[in-house]
Amino acid sequence: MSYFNLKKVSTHLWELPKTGNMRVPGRIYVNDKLKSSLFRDNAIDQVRNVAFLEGIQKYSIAMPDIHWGYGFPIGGVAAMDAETGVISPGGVGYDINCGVRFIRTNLQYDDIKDQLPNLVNTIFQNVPTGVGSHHSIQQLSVSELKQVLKLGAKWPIQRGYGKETDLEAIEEFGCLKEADPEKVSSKALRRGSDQPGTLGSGNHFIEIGVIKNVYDEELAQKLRLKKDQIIFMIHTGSRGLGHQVCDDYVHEMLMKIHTLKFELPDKQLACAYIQSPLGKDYFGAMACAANFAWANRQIIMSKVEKAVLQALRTSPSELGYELIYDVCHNIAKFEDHEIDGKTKRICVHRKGATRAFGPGRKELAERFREIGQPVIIPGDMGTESYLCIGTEKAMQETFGSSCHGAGRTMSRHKALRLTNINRVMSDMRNKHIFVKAAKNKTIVEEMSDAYKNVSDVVQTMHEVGIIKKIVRSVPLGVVKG
DNA sequence: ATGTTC
Repeated sequence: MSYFNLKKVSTHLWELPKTGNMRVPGRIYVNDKLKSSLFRDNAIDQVRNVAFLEGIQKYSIAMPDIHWGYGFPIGGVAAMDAETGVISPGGVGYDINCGVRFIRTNLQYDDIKDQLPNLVNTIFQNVPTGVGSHHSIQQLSVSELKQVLKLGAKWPIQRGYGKETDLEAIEEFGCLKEADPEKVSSKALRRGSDQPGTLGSGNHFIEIGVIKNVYDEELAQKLRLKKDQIIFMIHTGSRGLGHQVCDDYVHEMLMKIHTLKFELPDKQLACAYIQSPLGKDYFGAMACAANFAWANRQIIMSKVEKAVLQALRTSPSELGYELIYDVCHNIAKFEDHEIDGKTKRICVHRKGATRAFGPGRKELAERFREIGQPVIIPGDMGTESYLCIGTEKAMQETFGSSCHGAGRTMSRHKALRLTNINRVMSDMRNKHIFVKAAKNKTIVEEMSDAYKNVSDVVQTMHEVGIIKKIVRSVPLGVVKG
């Protein structure tokens, strides 16, 4: 059976056969409901193009939320041999370490249902949002900013934003130690100096949600989650600093594109050998941007807690505000994986894809080593989100990776053409979701209809066995940029 | 995603 040139491998898994200069086949996870959305853009061509890259292992992988991105598709995973392979800024994306954190509380829906506008407005007043948002904390000197880039989430914790144990619930404990601030341009540093603790724009958000369904009682209990509980999610990345790092290295690599010993099917796949000076410089700078993003989410999390305490006139012990997990979904990392029966060091590019490590991985903090890594998969601002857990199957099939969200199905431009602020706001009111944003335009661009159905995306990966669903939450209040 | 065209 085939669909266009895709061959069915098993339930929800399709293979793009290896042709021409592809080094490996493509593999696409998608269920029947989402299959047609695959052909709305040229993302499958991008899955094929990525397979041309030197050092790529096993497959060029695409998740069900795949859509077109710069060079590499968003919703893609590409693992390169750490010795012979290449690293590419396009395989990480412009928003380096864009990611999500999921926070539990002791609150029940009834505790806050009359306070929603107050809660959302107080958060909005305390966290700068929107393009160019700045001055959440004091402007940092170059040397202070370099400390942020070295320390990641630890930097704000040392200054009273959150607590030391938060680090155990962050991928890499909130810090890539390879970070080298000397590889970050002065322009990138300038853009980052006043942006720690700011939300940004686009699909970034702060959400107040309530847990509606529990799929796995035992795991939910271990994570201190239950039905009707109020949770918070924070989705943001490395702001102007990460964007500038990506821009700088895309240009640098384009200038040295002739030094590659193979032909690129697309200039947007500009890359460098991982072991070359340029490849190492990019990784050192990317790690800085990743650390900046973790510091950013840490500061915002703490500011949201303060806002909630203020709005509800409650105490920290009553609130029980605690980080469940923080995932990145735009990053490259060095990891050991079993390939053809041997353990091999690879550089895993996850772009619009979440790490989903199963039980036993040494990278996980002790409290997650037995159960596996929590995987946070938010929907669009009008729909549900899922907290899941990684599995052994993810380790075998996808280098320990899963989907990252709903995935756009419509361009921002098209969304603006098709609807308007009044219609989107009335849709949100009908769903009883209170929204506050820096700009109306962002709300229109982010309307639910511009996204795939996140439940279909998550269900695909759940049924394949790459992740296991734990709980589903729905939004009550949303802050956007 | 982004001082949304250095």
